[in-house]
Amino acid sequence: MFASVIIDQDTKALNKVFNYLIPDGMKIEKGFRVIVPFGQRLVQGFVVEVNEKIDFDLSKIKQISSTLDDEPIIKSEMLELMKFMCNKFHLRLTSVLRLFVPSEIREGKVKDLFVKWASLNGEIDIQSFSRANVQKSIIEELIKKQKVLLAELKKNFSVSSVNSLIKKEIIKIELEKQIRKPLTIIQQDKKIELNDMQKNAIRSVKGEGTYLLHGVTGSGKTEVYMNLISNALKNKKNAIMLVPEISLTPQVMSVFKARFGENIALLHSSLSAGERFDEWKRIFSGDARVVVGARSAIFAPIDNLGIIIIDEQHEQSYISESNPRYDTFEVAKFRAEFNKCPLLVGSATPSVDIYEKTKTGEVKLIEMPTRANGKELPKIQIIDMMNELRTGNSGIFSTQLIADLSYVVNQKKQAMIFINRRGFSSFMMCRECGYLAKCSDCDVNLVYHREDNRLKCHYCGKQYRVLDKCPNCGSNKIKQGAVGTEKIVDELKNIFKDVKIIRMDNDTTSKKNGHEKILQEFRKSKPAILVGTQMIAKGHDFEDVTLVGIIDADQSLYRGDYRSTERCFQLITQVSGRAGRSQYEGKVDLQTYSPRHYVYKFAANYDYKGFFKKEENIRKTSVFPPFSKIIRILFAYYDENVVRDELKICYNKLLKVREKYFDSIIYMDAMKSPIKRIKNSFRYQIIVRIKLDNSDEIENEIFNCTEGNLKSSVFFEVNPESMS
DNA sequence: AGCACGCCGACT
DNA sequence: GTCGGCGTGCTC
Repeated sequence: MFASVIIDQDTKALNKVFNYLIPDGMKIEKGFRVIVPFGQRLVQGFVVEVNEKIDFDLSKIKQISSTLDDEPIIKSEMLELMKFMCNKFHLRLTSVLRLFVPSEIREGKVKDLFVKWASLNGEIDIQSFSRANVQKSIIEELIKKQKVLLAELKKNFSVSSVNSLIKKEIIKIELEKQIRKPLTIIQQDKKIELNDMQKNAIRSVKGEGTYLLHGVTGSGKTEVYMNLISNALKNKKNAIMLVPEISLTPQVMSVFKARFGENIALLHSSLSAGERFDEWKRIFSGDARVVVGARSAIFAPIDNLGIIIIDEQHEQSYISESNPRYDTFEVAKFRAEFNKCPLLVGSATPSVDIYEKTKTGEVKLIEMPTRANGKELPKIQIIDMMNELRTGNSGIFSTQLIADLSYVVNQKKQAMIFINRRGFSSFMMCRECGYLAKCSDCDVNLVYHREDNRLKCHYCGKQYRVLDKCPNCGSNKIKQGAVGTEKIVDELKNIFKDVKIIRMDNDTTSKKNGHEKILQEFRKSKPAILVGTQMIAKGHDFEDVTLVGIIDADQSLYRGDYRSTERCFQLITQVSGRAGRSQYEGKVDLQTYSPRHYVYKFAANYDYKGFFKKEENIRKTSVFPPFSKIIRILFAYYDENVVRDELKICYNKLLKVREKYFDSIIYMDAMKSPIKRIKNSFRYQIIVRIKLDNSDEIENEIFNCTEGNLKSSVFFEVNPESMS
C-alpha cells in the first residue's frame, strides 16, 4: 500500500503530493500525520490518500518512518475542504492544512496539562520514622487525607522531605489530566420570551441552504442564534457560530457559556497556547458540541453539524487579509453543504454582495425590522461642517455637538465620540518645506504616538525618535497634522474640565484585558465621554449612553474603493446603535463635510433597502462587484528591478488572455501598489476587472499567468478588501 | 524549507 | 592547489 503525503513545509516548490510505501503492519489512514524521509532528512507530513497502486517510479520510493497519530487528525470533510479551498482561493496545500491544525498541536510544543496527586504506596510502619519528624507528619497527613496535591504537600511541608519520600517509593504520584479552561464570567442564563418576529425567524431556517437574517440593531438576533443552536443540539447535531474577533468580549462569551455550559468551546486570539490546545482537543474528541469563535473557528474539527451561524456578516474581518487569504463565508458554505445543514448569516447592515444574492434566490432573506424592546432607533442629525467653517468654527467639534455634549454632562449621562483613526495625529510634517516623516523600510508615513512620544510605522512596527528639526530644511516648524483620538481627548478635557474622558483605541487596549478595563471604567463613571475608534462601535450595551458623536464620517468615503460607501453606511448604523439602548432616548450627531452625499440621507433614516437600491444601481452601471469580479495580483520582492521584470512577464502573458476574452475584460493595468514598499519589499500590482459570465474560467487563466519560477512573492486576490 | 551540487574568487 | 561564497535545483 502507498500513501500520498503532503510535506508540512509551506513553499511553492512543495505544493504537491509525494508518494511513500506503507511498511507492513503500520496502520496508516487518510488524515494521519507521519514522519517521512525527505531528501537527506526526516520531515513531518499529512497523509491525504491511501492507494494500492501509484503512478510513480517504484525504485525511487521510500518508506514512511513513523506515524504521529493513531486516528486521523484531519477528518475526511476537512480533506475535501482543503481541495475546495486550494481551487477557490488559489492556495497551497500546506497553507490550508495548517489552518486546520493549530500550531500548538502541529509543533507538539504544548502538551496535556496534568496535576500530580500524592498518596501512600501501600502500608507504612510509621514507627520506623523515629528521627525524621517532617517525613512522619507528611505520612500522617497522607493517612488522614488519602490523596493530596503534590504541590500542596511541598508547600506545606518541605520540598526535600517530600522528594526523599518519593525517592524511597513511600509516596506514589498519580497524574490526572487537567483541562485548561478559558476564563469567563459566570452568568445566570436569562430565559427570554421570544417575540413573534423572532419565532418566525427561527421557523424560517429549515433545511439546507443559505439564509440572511437582516435584523435592525437591537432586534434580538442573538436569541435567534441561541435557539437555533439549541434546536440543533436537541437533534443530536453540533453547531459553529462565528462572531467578529472584536465582539468576542467576556460578556458575550459568558452569555453563551450560561446557555450552553460545558457543551461550548471558545476559540479566539487571546487564548493562551495551552487553552487553545485543550479547547481544540475538546472539540476534536466530541466533548464540546458548540464552537463559538472568530474567523478561524470555521476550521474547528467538529462533524455532524446541524447549523453554522455567522454573526455580523458584513464585517471585513471575515475575509482573511494576510496569507492564506480566504473568504470565511465560502468556507462556511462548503461545510454547510457537506453537512447538509443550514448556513445562517446575520447583520443589521448586510454587505451589498450578499443582499444581491437574496434577489437571485441564492440566499433566502429573513427580516426582523423592529427592535425587540419596541424602542425607537436614535435620531441621527447630519451636521454640515462646511457650514461650521463658513460661520467661523474651524475646530473639530460643531457647535451642535458641543451643546449636546453639555446637555449629556449636565444630565449625568454618558456620550461616545467615534473617530476613524488612531494616534495623536496622523503625520509629522514640516510646515516650511512639506517634508513628511517616513519609514525607512516601508513607503508609508510615520504616525506620532504621544503616550511614548515616538514615531511608529503602522505597517512594520518600526519605531523612531520624534523629530525636532526637519531633516530636509532644518526648520523647527515640524508638527503633527490631522486629528486622532488623543487630540480629541485633549480638546474635550479643555472644554469639560471635570468630566471623565476615556480613550479607547489600539494603543490603549493592547495590554491583556485592556479592553475590559477601559469599558468597566467607563461603565461606572457618570457623566463620562468615551472617545474611540471602530472598537467602541461593536456590541457593548451601555444603558446611560444617550449621545453618540461621529467626528469624521467622510474619512471612509473618498478612498477610491468601490466598497467605501457601503462601509460608511455600515459604520454609521453600527455606531448609532450604541445610543439609547435603554429607556432613555438617544441621539447621534453626524459631522460631515459632504452632507448631501446619498449615503448620509439613507443612513440617517435607517433606510437600508433604499441605500441598497441606490448602491446596486451604481455598481450595475459602473460594472463593479457584485456585477463584476476584481482580481488583484500583487508582486513583492526586495529588488525593485526583479519585481518589475517579473510583473512584466506576467503582464505580457495576461495580454494574450485579454485578447482571448476581449469582451469580458473591462479593465486591466499594472502599477505600483499604493504602498510601494513594506518591510523592505517593493510592491507592484496588476488589477483586472472582468464581467461575471465565464468569470471562473477567466480567473483560472489569469491565475495561470502568475505561475512560473518567480523570485517575487505573488499574492492573488479576488474582490480584495483593500488595495494597499 | 534545507541540503547538495557546482562554479568562481581569496589564501592557510 | 584548496576553502568557501551563494545561485540553482530537487526532494516520493
